Amino acid sequence: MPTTTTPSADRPGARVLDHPDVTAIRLEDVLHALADPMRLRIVRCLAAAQGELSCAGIELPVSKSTCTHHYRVLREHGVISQIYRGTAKMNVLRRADLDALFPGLLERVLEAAELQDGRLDD
Amino acid sequence: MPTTTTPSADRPGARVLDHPDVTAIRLEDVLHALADPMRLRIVRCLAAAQGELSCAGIELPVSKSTCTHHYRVLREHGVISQIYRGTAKMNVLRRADLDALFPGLLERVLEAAELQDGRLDD
DNA sequence: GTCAAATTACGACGTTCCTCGTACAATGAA
DNA sequence: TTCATTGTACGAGGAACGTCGTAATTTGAC
Repeated sequence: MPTTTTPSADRPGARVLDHPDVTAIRLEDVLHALADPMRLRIVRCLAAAQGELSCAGIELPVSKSTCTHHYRVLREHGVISQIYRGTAKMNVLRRADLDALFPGLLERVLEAAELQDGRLDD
Repeated sequence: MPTTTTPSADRPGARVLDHPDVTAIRLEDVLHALADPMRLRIVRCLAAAQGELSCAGIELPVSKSTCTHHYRVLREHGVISQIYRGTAKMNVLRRADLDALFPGLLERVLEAAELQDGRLDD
């Protein structure tokens, strides 16, 4: 019988992933997670999607193993949560948790990213 | 005759440091700069100081060379500006520049750091 | 001119990071 | 069962990072 954790898997027997408890999320880690271009891109997509997105659902100019790596960093640092759904792995932003810990921070980062985009490609 | 740059040095002949132009400051770099505990500490001190502070004015549990390193990262990534004043080197947050590029971001980070502090040492 | 204070330059060391390719595992559909 | 899809594990390479100590530099004061 499988161990179940927080982001309750769809169906019993499903593979389950470790997520840091809300109280274990640290600001430095979140900033570090967001500081990478690929990861920031993922976070922006998830924010725009207003829901869950599979890993394959976000196009990135890096190999699959590298994608896996970045998603894991985001999860382990408390920025996203992931659950398996069939052969896919779905990703969601931990907006509520992040907002509770660092009010407004994520929103500002997303906004800043938008602004920078507009600024850079004129 | 000396080359002068943006943060005009106190007196002619003073050593001058390179600072990125406002338009060259990138979000990922700023986040990366803030993601290090020592650097976040420096930034918080500067924010609290409401003005300039010498490098020696901020106590850090690392060697002097490491301090130099961190201040340089902050400057090169556009977070602070530095000028020499006598034998000291003064540091100031580039609040206006950062706010113009990424409205509210710095404030939220500082606030988040405060909140986390309160939360961690109960 | 000498001296102390503040900071840097340089080189080094070990760690973490981002990236990849290949081989493997889990799932659902035919 | 077989197969295609999706993602992982593992190992590796190279770059960047955080840290240090020592020697050198700049400056202001004596």
